[in-house]
Amino acid sequence: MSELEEEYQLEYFHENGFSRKECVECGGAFWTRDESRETCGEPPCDTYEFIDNPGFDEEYTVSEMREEFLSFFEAHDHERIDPYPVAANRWRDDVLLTQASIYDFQPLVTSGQTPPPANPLTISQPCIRMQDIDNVGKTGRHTMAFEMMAHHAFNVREDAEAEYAYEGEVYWKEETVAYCEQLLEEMGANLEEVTYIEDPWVGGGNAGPAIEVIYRGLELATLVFMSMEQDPDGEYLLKDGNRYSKMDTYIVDTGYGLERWAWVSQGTPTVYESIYPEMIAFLKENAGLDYTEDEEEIINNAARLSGNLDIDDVDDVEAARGDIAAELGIEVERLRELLEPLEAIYAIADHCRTLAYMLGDEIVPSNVGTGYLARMVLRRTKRLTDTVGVDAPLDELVDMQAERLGYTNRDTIRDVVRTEVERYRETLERGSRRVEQLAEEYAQQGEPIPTDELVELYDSHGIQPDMVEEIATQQGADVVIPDDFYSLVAQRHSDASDEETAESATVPDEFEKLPETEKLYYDDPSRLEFEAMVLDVRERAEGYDVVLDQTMFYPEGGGQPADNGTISTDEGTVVVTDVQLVGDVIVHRTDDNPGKGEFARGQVDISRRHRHMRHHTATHLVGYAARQVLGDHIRQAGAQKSETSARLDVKHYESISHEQLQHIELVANDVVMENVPVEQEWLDRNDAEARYGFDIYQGGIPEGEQVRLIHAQDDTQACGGTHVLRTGDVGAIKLLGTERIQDGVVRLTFAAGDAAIRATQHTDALLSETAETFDVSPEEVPETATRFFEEWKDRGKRIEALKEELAAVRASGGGDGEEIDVDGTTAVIQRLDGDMDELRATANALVEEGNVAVLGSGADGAQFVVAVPEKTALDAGAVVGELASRVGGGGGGPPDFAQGGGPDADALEAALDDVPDILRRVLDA
RNA sequence: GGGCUUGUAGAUCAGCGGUAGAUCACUCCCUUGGCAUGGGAGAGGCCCCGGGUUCAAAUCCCGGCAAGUCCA
Repeated sequence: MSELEEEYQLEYFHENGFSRKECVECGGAFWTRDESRETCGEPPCDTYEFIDNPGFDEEYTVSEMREEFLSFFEAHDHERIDPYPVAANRWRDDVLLTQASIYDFQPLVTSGQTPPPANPLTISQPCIRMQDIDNVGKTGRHTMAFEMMAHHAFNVREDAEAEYAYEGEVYWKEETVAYCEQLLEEMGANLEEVTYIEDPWVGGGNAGPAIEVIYRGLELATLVFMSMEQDPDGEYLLKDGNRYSKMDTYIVDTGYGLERWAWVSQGTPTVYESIYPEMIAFLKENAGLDYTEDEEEIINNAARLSGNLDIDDVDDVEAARGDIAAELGIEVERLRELLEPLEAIYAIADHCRTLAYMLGDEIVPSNVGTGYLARMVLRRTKRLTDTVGVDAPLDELVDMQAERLGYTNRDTIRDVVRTEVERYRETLERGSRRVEQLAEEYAQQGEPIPTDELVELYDSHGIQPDMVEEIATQQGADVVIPDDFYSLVAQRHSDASDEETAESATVPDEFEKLPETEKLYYDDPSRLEFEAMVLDVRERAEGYDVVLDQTMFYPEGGGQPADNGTISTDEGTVVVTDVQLVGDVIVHRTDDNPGKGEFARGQVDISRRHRHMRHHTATHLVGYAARQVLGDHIRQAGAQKSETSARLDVKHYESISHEQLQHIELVANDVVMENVPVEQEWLDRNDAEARYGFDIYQGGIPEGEQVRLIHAQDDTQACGGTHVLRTGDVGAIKLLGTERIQDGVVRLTFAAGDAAIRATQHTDALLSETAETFDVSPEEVPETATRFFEEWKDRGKRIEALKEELAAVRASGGGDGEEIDVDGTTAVIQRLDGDMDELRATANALVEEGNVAVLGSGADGAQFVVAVPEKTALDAGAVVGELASRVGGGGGGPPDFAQGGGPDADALEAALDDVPDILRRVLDA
């Protein structure tokens, strides 16, 4: 039925008495040894047959099972490979987390650009799939963290071998299925019960035939034969609606679920009990979950029943709950009561394992990237432990898993969990204060809290709607959480339409046919003169692009700017202003045409290059020092060098203090003073990774089979930049400052060599200038500044007080103000050219004595204050409005105290003269 | 990488164009044998920073800094 049907006609099946059948339930094609079999074996067509009925000869824990698997394939000529980090963004930038073993080899190995670390190989790769997060604990079989055991073989068609980094065929479908059967047989599985379902695989632009291996209702493995790529003209139309064609490479990509193999060997009611039985026991006891024998039986039966149902997500669980309760002859509510705490405990165990993997691989919780995912999981776990009543600290729970998984950085993990829990506590505290306030407000109005507010609380303040409900209920406010709450949140985000970022203009491939430029700058970075042939010259809008057969000019890359300099021929000298790497060709931008085919001498601008080299080496040293001071999780998030300074962005979970900054500076300069050699080394990529780990890719992941490593002291990084020969050549490193770029990323700015001296001189100058202004020595500046600031504040207060006094004197002394009678009250009309504060104070003092005050000032434009005692029915605002309009401005305020003004100070006197009229008019109005 | 929210007294927050406020904490006085407490008085603010709009900005607009949060 599938396009790939013939792909499944394996000799192995035919020789071993298999027959191909179509499932009477779902219609899917499958292979089986059992002549009488009619169904494919996978739920819902069949049911779980292994619960309380283990499928293998012996029971295995996950670590025993992992060892069985790996040693089986080792015994069959596969090399065992250490697992990669779960943070897949360490070696690829298209995904955040490792979700399958093949992720380890994408994209460079699968595309054939880089050889695999071994061929064939076997591995047990920890994976995290966040998609399943809601199902965990509830379905009995979903986990967020799991290990994908696998064996891989990388093959290439013989006629195309030359273009790829591996050669020939290692093995393909026949052997893959044979290995699977052999392994199952060794474990003691009954091969009669195993079915192989034809299920073509499509994903990420690749595709191929694939086989699901089902045993007693459980999918134990998927055997994928990746051999096609998306191609609009391809001959195969696959299930995703796209066309595909065969590739030159074909890769065996298998996935054996470690946890499922352990599960089937143990036959426990859920997969969780077979993965971490001791943790579940601990959590149950800690949460005070204690079941009678009857209850225990209900739980086990419910697990068995739900295993037999087609449950793929939480909604199904809820729907199935009623059926299960009915079958067990108990109330749904009773069942829910029994199961929910247990489900939470399963989820906690799984989430803690997920966190152990993430934090163990040095992911730092933050609000971006993998850090955000870690934070999400942690907070979710914390909520679960709180609701189910587990009172053990979260760091202890995560540590239990970290210990089981053999991580050595357990102290750091606990530290990170503790600070993160504390952070969450603060967020919740802030949040609940906010909710309480809102709830009170809406409770008073007798209205429910609107959905807008709920979305706002969640989106901007991280408060879950159910938490709002809990708090609001206490305050007597109603809350209705809409079913589509999370899609409302999503809507809020999609409003700002995702603009397509224009791809950077692709460089014309006109240089493609030119030979690779020989890079002389790696040979001896101190040499700056060279000879070369001018291979090609292109005229550009501004200047010329020049290609040489070899060059010492460093092209922009790795955060290091391009070299400048000159290229000379017998005809003359041209100036190089920019250098770029286009494919394998280095292109020099010049101000004039040196002449194609000419023999040329290149001269690199020495001081510019040297500054770049010092800053580049300094960047490595600062990164190294930051790692020493702040912890092993420090990882580069970006870097940029220039002649005068450099900056290094690193991942860190808090702002860097001034003390830490100084400490980093000292450590970095220690390495400078030790004057150790800075060595470069070209190494096979897989060797480099094996020896130094993925941390060498601080500045990004280079292409190619070989990587260039830069060693300085204990620091090793893959780097294409130019470096000084010894750390002492950096001269000195001055850290200029630190700022937080975003949560989880801190920027360190620094200068090296003469730039460091200049930077120091600059701050020195600032200090002496300040000292001069204060007329004190630099040592006394901080103290003096403090004193001045204090005195300045005191004087402000003193002036305030004096203005009050002055106002009182003015008001009581009669002054030179004009007094008229308005409706039985005395109105004082006076001009005093003070600021607004004085006017206000004087007006207040006049009102104190029972007078109406109409004051004008010409100190800054024209300003008025009108104040009226309580008993007088005169609208001060109206008076001020009238006055202000005469000086070209406006004004207003409460009826007893109004202020206003305008720019036209010349009209002030005339306006004041009219006050009696205005007062009478306003009073009559 | 993008969105949203918030920066006001030591702490928690109100005020949202028109005289900077509340509660707790703090200081002093009174009540008491002492404590819990009660009564009274007081001190404490570059309203995050820099621009702009306005007669007038803590308040509105723009930029920066700092913090929080949701998403990819």
